[in-house]
Amino acid sequence: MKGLTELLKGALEGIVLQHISKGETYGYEITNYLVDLGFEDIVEGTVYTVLLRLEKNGLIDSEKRKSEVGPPRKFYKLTPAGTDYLAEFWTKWTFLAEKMEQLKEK
Amino acid sequence: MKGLTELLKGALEGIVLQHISKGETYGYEITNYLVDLGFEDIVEGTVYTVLLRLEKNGLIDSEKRKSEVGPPRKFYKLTPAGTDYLAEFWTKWTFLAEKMEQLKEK
DNA sequence: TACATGTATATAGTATTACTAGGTAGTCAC
DNA sequence: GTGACTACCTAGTAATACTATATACATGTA
Repeated sequence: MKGLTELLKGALEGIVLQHISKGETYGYEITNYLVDLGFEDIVEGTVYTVLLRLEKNGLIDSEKRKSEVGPPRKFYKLTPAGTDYLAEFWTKWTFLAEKMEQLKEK
Repeated sequence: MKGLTELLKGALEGIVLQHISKGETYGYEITNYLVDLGFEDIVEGTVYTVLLRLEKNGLIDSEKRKSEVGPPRKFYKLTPAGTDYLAEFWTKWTFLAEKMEQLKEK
């Protein structure tokens, strides 16, 4: 789906953190994952800015590893702070989603 | 709930449009409504910027009416374009909310 | 060799949006 | 006439996702 840019603000970092929490992964894979999920507008540049910001904020750690099919990959995993942050994210998201559901039904 | 600023981007205009779609209303009332809903960080200035933007974009119309308890109120209602836009908004929101639910459960 | 394709990361600049922090003004109770 | 509540407005800021582009490794192929 297209035209989700504004709705993704704030949500995208939660999506990325959640995906990383399920297993170490890297930007290029995350981008493909998101596009496959249906977020058509998401391109590599968007994902890299999110990853660099999350790392700068101490929510994820990275480790560079060689690849046999291209340049080295930077694998990310959550830090303890990132795990806490992700839990808070879901609290906020759930709050918003429930309010939205109430509004939608009225 | 606090700290929802980023998640509200894109969602707030939908919330406001949905509320207006249920009956003509004005900024001050909308602000109180949102705070009562639990959006603690939302203040009048935020709502007015949303309303002025929506009107500028042709999604709502306004009509000034006298009040007996204060300054005149600007009552807003949806335009046909606003009604269409609101329907699109819910399509996008529902798409995102469903994806988020899938991610959350995994 | 040269070139295209796929893999992989990075970043400067832009647009959009919500929030901050004020200002103006009408009505009413004290 | 002062304060509280009602009601609207706006310039500036911060945060975020997107655009556009650059760099570079690996592989197949012309």
